[in-house]
Amino acid sequence: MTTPEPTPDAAAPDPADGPRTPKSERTRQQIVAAALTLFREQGYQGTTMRAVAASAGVSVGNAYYYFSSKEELIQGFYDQMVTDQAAACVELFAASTDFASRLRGALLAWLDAAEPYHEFAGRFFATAAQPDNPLSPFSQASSPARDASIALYRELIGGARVTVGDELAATLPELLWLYQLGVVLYWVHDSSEGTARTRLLIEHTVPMVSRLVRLSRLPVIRPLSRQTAELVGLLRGPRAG
Amino acid sequence: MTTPEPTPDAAAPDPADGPRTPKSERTRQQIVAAALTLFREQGYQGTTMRAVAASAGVSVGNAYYYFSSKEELIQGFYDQMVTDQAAACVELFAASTDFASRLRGALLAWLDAAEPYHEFAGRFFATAAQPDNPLSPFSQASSPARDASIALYRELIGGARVTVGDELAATLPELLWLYQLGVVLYWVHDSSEGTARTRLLIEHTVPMVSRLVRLSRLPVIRPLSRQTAELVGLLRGPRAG
DNA sequence: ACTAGGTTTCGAACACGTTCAAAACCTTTC
DNA sequence: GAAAGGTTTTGAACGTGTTCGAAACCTAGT
Repeated sequence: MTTPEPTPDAAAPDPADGPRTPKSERTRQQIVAAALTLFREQGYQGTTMRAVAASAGVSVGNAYYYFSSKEELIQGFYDQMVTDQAAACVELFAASTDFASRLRGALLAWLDAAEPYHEFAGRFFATAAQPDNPLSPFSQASSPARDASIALYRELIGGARVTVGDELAATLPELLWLYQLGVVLYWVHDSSEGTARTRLLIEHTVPMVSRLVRLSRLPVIRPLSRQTAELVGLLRGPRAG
Repeated sequence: MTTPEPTPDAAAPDPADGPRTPKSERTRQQIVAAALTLFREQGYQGTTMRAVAASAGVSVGNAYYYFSSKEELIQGFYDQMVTDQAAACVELFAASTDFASRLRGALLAWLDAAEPYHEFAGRFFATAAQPDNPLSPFSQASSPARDASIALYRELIGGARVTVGDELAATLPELLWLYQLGVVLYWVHDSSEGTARTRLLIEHTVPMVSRLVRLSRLPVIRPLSRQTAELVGLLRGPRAG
């Protein structure tokens, strides 16, 4: 891979990198816990940094010592999603080798993990959608989470009894991740009871995706598969000039 | 429809509805003009409401009398995009009946119209991505712009010499609009010289879309086409419970 | 001309995200 | 234990989006 990792700031005094002392780690946790609770109870906008700090028993300035902005407090939620989904998938992947079931399960697992935060997830993904924002799913900062997610999909495919065409094999995990991104985008806007519409979307699209994957080896479709793979490679990462 | 439209405030004294007096309309224009200029020069974040007001020669409070938030000042830009694109397409559609050319031209027209605002478009689309935001492309408030855009694509198809399968005919304009939304999303994140990567994306995907449309009538693909159309109908508008 | 009722304009005041210089605290070294 | 040097914590202060009550302005009716 030629990914131009730009030397990740070795000597940065950022307390976000790793826990220096146990105590500071505890403070950090208090703050993020207070924040997530308040976000759930009052929504993102309704929660002030003063309230977060007070609820965590620290000063405002201290909260900013650990998190450089209000938005950054959300990374905690973000990380949680990915790990929760992965955890749920371990069991799931052991239980079935059917591609569609695995895909469906993985998406539903994400949904379950995200449910409690639905209200403020809108605010989150919106700001995350900003190009320069470190929370953007495409950004350098969230590449660990992204890579983990893509790896999950690679495993999903690997353990399923489907034969993917050569052209698409390498790219499919990334494509499925993009597909998930689309589902999430829909979910964010979904205000139906129990996010029923998103579930509907999943129930309907999983078979379609599954069918597409199978079709991708068909002679008439093959050129499309190849072009798709090429494209993803070509455009990977719009932010890099 | 059971959409619980909460009686759209018939007697609302909102000056946004229509121009009451010529003078007030002039003031409104001054403000939006000043805002767009400053946005271009200083970026969105770099522009304060105080600066906008001062540059328009009015008070801060007055600016808020016309626009209920800083974000709302952006609707002007939004509207401009759609009309500019439509204008460019009149000529274009007269010139060619080839589906791919027309599609490519329409997308490039949008790109040209949007180019000067690329920097702050990120901020715009990000906040617009928020579910409850009136600037959201799915919201009630921007349904005129959306409908206009979809109509443009309907015309694009209508005047092209392609035969679209029955299952997809009614839904295709909406699908193309979604496709454009995807391109825009990519563009927003594209910081390459002259947004070259977005142009690359267009050059590569237009033939693919074109091919897909042609393939959609194939017996093996037909079920997929039908499912797609069904899905769009089923899920249209995630915000309505 | 004067008044009444609506529309438009004003700018001080407010709330909240964020910054910063100084203090408190902790660990290590002598 | 005292000093030195780093880490953590504090809260007052700042900038900016937004609100609000009051003033200025306009139009129509008498």
